[in-house]
Amino acid sequence: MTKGKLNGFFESFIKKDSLFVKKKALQLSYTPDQIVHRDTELNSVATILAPLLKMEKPSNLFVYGKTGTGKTLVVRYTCDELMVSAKANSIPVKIIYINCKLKKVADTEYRLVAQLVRELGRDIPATGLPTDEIYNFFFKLVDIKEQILLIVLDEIDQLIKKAGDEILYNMTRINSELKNAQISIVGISNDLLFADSLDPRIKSSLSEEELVFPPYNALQIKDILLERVKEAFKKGTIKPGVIEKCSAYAARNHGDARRALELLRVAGEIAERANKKKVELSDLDTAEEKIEKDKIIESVLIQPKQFLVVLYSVIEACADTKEKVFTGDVYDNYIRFSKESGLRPLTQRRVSDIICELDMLGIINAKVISKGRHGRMREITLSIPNDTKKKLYQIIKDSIHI
DNA sequence: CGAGATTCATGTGAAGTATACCTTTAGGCTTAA
DNA sequence: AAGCCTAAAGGTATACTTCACATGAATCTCGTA
Repeated sequence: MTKGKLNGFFESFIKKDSLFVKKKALQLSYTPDQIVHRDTELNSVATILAPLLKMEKPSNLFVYGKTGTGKTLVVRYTCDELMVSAKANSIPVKIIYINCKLKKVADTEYRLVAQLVRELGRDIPATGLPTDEIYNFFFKLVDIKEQILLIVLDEIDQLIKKAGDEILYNMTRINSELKNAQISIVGISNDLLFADSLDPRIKSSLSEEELVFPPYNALQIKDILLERVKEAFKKGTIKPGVIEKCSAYAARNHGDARRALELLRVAGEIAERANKKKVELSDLDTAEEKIEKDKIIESVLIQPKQFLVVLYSVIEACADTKEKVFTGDVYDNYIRFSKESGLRPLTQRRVSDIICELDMLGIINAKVISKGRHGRMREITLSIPNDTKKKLYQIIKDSIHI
């Protein structure tokens, strides 16, 4: 390649002035200084957790609400503020935030406790130790001094679904074995019905306090967007109507503010890349598609190879017979493809489980049906748009070398 | 014609296996007194 | 003799396999109207 071929591109990239001032403000992890329309919730959480500052154990708290209703934001914000106060008055408080959804981080009991120990500043191997040994590490680290530990478990429903509710039982029991320190748990769940599936004993001890976050309405989302746009974008880079459309769209989607923010950010990026001076309405539509597609593709590509081959087989089978396919067809395809790509074929039993997990990820839709004399099987449909499907097909094809 | 038996193709639970990784421990080697 | 390194022993978590049994409606069977 000729040297300097891209130089011009980079130069103009630097010179090109951005639509954004502070893109960070639109990112999900960003905690703004001002939280709008969540005053009551903020107050409740603060009231419940405040005893922390007097070295009393706060009640365990359970927070419910659909995605993008500000649960994580409010809890994190409160925790940050608490830490500031605690530090100022040198109160021994430690807050650990863990997102249980992240695969390979906290989706089993062992991994969760290991992660807790890591947060306390000690490295723990990913495998090889007995689980109760890990608990011991945890005890020792927590109990070395008098302190209060607040454990925030985000998306806790995912963890319980995968690993059972014994974890929570153990967690609530820990306190009685600690001499110096005390532990409180804050659980955050997207699933409103989650608590019903818990063992009543666990439920009562874990959710001493409960808080439900209602969805935002369109007006509220608009306010939130305005607040963030002020920080993130340069003045006058948003055409009138864009924010309104964005918030209306999000309000339709169960008041999901997270989506609205993402939509706006991606729309901004698209406009910027197209060298536009302003974000237009049409950018929103493009952004919506792109987000949808990216989200699916991203969630698929972090899966293990075997999952990809199974999914590939599903797509292939769908292409043949249109729409509905059954386990048998998929498995036949799977055997073929796994051989072609040099992977050791898994048994039908395992593939069955993988199909089930793909279903849980929302990429496919698998329903067990009985066809009478013709047996029982899963009826599988792809739950992704057509062009996403094609792109995904291509990407998987490349990544598993078929 | 209809109630009950049969059947198919796979779902599903339990238990076992393979793999990768961990700590402990004992033995051998090196080093320094 | 003390200290360090290494390899074996004994243990665990996780992903997967094997085995065995469960499912549930279309289909078959057969007694009855």
